[in-house]
Amino acid sequence: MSNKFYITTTLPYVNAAPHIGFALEIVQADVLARYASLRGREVVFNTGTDEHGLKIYRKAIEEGKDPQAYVDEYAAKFERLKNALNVSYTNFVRTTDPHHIKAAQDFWTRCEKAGDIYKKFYSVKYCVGCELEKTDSELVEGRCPVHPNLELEAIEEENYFFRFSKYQQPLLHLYSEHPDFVVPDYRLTEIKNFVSGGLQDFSISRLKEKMPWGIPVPGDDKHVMYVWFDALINYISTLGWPENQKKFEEFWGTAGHPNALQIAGKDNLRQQSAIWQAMLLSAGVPTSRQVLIHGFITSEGEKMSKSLGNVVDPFVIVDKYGTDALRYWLTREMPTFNDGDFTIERFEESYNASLANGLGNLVSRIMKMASANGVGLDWEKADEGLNWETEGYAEYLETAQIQQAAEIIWREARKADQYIQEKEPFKVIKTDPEKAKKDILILLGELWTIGRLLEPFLPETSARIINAIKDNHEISQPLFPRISS
RNA sequence: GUCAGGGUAGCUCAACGGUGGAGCAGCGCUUUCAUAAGGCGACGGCUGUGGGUUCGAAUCCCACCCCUGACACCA
Repeated sequence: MSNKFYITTTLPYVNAAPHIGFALEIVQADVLARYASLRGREVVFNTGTDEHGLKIYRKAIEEGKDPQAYVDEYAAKFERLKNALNVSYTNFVRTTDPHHIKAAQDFWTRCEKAGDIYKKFYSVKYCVGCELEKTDSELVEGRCPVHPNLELEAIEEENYFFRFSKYQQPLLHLYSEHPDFVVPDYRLTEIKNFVSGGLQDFSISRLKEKMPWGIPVPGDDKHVMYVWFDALINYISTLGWPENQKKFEEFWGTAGHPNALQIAGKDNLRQQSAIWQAMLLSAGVPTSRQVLIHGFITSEGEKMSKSLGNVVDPFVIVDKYGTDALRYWLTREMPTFNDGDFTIERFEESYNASLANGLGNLVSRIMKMASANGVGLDWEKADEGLNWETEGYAEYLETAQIQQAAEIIWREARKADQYIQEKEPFKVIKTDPEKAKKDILILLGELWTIGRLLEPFLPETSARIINAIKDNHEISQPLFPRISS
């Protein structure tokens, strides 16, 4: 295993406030990144913002702002997530960064040299009522759903196309060479089926006169790149590609030793595991090592939507319950790869059961017994007895089974509660203090393990536990105050 | 419509050919170190429906019903 660890989230598009779905993605990535770092690997953890394209351009114009000023505001909002969720990303790339723009143009030139970019007339459907171009998926029975009485017009436009079709076999080869290229496996099956069904070339540019908010196509000032062609390139531009080849290869990897881990939602499966990989192959850049696909968070059993009024705002949850409470829910309650449902009732229920009554209370009772009886752990040596393999914890995190790994920690906490009940050191201390102190020491060691294993998941809580053990003080403020209803 | 995944205790899920399990919630008993927390226990399921294979099926096969996702230019 390489000593360098690279993980990247997808870049959220900045036309709306940060969504809880993205909070899930970035927290999952954070758990894996923090774990890698704990185990001594050098980590690049990348995230950022996707800032080009028609939707942003329109929104900026609507608000009477310069597009750059508009995206500056939004990029700042996304950086607030770093504090709210306590995520440890090392790189924050904005697709309007000059270096990214240069890298995207360089990438384009390489694909062009490979013979994979060509010009073609392309017919777009246009609704005169909306004054907008429409894609097939937006149409209902071949008509604009807003103006079903109007005929759609066909507009011919010359665009640059990417020769995606050329990469059908190379992609299928990639998937069969690396059966864990996409995790979970049923997502790999899904993408295999898609690619096997045949690939069509697609448009990767827009006419500048219609939509100027994009990266200029090298050598043709009439076109800008279509937004996601440029956005995907952030995963490598963030590493200093193409200038900094050394750092790039260390973290991104090489053709023989791919090292890049990507994480994305199920709606991004195709972009990440097929389109982006084909682009890399075209430009002669190594492919990723693995793409992790997570599910969606529903709310009250429904898709979140403004009209239903069931949108869960991560900032609101954090303000009310705390950062680690949300991180707990996202990592232990939420299935790592499948959809999960959020309701405030169940959130509070699991908070009380596992954080207040479970973990928090356990820390209080052990620290009280330890400090009251002067039993301290030789913490400088405590890590020697720390077993990362506890119940498969390390194995789970190395295979991104985040929920399973979290489960181990709470199982250990339960065992500690049972141990207290069985040994009753609080009672035995009156009759056989030596024996009781021995048990309290064992409990402190177990609490140390719990605190350490907790670090990737709930970094702040982990630090509070570790510090309490180091200073041997009782817990004055509960780690997680119980929520009473 | 086609393809994929799924329908198991009130809820979230595990068992994937051999006597249906866990956590949470609710119920009973119980300890006092602790955040009125902890521990123990009982209750709780014709495993979507109907057939079939088998000594034996939640587990394999067929049909049907229901849910979810994908079926390309949405970022």
